[in-house]
Amino acid sequence: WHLRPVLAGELEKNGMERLYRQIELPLCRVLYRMENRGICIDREQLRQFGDMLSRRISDCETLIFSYSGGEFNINSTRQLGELLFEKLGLPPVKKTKTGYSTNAEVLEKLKNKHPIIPAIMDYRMLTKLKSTYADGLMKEIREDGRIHTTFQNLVTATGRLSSTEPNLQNIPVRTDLGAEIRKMFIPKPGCVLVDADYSQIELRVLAHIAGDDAMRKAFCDHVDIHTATAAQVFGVPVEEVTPLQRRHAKAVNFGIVYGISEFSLAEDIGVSRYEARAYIDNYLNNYRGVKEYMHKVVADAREKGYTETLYGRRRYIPELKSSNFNVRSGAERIALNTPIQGTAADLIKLAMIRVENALNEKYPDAKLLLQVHDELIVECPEG
DNA sequence: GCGATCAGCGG
DNA sequence: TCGTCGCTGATCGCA
Repeated sequence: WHLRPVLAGELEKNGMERLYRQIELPLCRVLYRMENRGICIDREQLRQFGDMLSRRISDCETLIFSYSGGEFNINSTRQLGELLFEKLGLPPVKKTKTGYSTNAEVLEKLKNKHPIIPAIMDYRMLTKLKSTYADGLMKEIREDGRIHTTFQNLVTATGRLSSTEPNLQNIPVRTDLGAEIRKMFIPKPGCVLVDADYSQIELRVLAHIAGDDAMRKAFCDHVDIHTATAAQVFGVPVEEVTPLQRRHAKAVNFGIVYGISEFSLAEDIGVSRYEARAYIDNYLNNYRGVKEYMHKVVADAREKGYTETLYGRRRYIPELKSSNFNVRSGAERIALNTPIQGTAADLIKLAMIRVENALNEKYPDAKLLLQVHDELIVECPEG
């Protein structure tokens, strides 16, 4: 209680009273309830899936050892690196601090050079699903047959939530086999799970706070934003955007939202650093509002020492004054990205409070269970 | 048992 | 040279 007046003063001084009283504090109760409710998982299905993975992992091991000419620990990056780049003489693509890199990107580049590589890629995928998800989730099932995560509201730099023990915000969905895990989260009898997600919330937030007319129009016209971006960037009509152009435009949008660099963008879409730079420049010349906003938000943050969201959540970024180019560039991306991602986080937190209250009021048997950054999962009675 | 390192999952 | 964040699991070297 000695701290209370000091911290209350800090809140007020920094203009975060409203953020605290209208969002963070009421959210605590919502998170507490969500954690207590937990979500049901099909234990038997999960067990069967784990057994299937075990069999496939075993087959994979046999195949890998037939190519390696002996057994070794495939999970050991050091042993794997020695096998691939010394014994088998494959060309090392990338190095880590301590040795050869053997990550997915490296394996992707080597996959046609030796039949052991695709087997290792399969092995990695299968063991990931088995250890982190099939086994990992099984350990977290409580007596009530449900999994109770813990939401952390104080660990991220942007204001997002995180989820631990277990992390229910990174359940696989992008691959078919991975998506099987997600299907094992089930409603309790007589209920259905309703999954409501925002469509492109970060880009909508960007369009709003940057006041970019072209981007706002794209959203108002309900056109696919990546296609619209491609049309802008490549100077073609929307109907003539190719799948490749859309993919590249999507990567640029992704880069803006997550604050990645032109190097990352180049890696992601497989073009040179200079082409990636050209994409970004082209993007900013078409979304002029975004370009102006970028300069303004970075200059503003450099001056004040922090950047902030629509609701006044701050992130201090002293690195903006660094003399190291990479450190400074990283800080500038953070200054741009934090208001976007952080405002989206503010908005969904506000939505959670309202959804929780509205459900309690009108549909008391419907329960908010999970939040995954831009989606809410509700368990509600059928019909 | 603990921390550092590498890897890979999601949004 | 340079590659979001937060989480978890496996390995490895250390105590």
